[in-house]
Amino acid sequence: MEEKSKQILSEHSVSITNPRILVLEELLEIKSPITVDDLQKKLKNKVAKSTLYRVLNDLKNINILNEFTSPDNTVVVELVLEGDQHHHHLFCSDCGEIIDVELSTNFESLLDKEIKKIEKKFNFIIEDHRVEMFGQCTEQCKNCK
Amino acid sequence: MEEKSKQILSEHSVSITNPRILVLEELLEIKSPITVDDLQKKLKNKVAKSTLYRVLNDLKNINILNEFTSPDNTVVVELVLEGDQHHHHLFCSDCGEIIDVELSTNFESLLDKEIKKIEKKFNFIIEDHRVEMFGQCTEQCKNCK
DNA sequence: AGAATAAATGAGAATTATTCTCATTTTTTT
DNA sequence: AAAAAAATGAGAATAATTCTCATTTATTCT
Repeated sequence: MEEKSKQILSEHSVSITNPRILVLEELLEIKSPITVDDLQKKLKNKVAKSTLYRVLNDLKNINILNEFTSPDNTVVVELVLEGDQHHHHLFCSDCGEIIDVELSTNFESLLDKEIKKIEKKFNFIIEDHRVEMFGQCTEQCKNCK
Repeated sequence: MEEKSKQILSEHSVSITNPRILVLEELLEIKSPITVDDLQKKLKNKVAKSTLYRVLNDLKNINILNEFTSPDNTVVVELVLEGDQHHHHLFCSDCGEIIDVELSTNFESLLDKEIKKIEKKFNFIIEDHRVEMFGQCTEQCKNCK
């Protein structure tokens, strides 16, 4: 993972530093959305708080970090590398888990059509969209059991 | 609007107080999403900051306030009264405007079907969903001109 | 490789958004 | 109208994020 992290940084002409490698390694490892707070805990004593925020901003700037909020407005980040599948999110209000969800290609194309209509109607250029789903996991999920 | 506000509070068995009336009047008036900060400015000198947050929480508790975040993670609120049409949001990254958008009923029913698939696949009960769209208004919108 | 330059880091201070505390005021109940 | 309960205002406390600046690390230029 360290090699991969270095590669990512170099591909985006971002200088290769230890904190950046550590953050990337962690994000590559977990491979799913995580709150900044949880990420901070995982990197405890390895990366300063201020540096973590700076590194996250760096990753945002090179467009490989997706940032959004959970239903309780906590900031969540997730690494999105070029070539990664377009996906959406499912939030469990019981355990807080956030799951990556891919919708059918058929549905996505219908959504694109719907979005074209909205663009016309409101005279907008729409570059991106998100579908978020909220509910509860009924079975034991990672955190629930 | 004052009468309407009082009616809303009484219908939800929430005691009728001046700050609550003022906040509701303002939300009824603007009738579209607004950041807490902007709302605070509009109510300047009429409702204390701490009270505004409390009142917003009260409205959330009786399920007539929708709360979400803009792309820059600023908290946005919007009054949603029973009977109001289900809708989604379109965000302009130029001027920050947030527009209520209704999608076609046909599309919504396809989305519901897609969500049922997700429920099965992940063994979830999904209670709510949101479609968010991000882009720029190409014409003059409220704030742009 | 080594010196010079530029950029990034750590620690904590500053800032911002939100919640909390508590004495006072307002609303509701009786 | 009095008593009890609930809400408010002002500012303190807390939490999340950004900023500052002296030091360290990385990159560039011989």
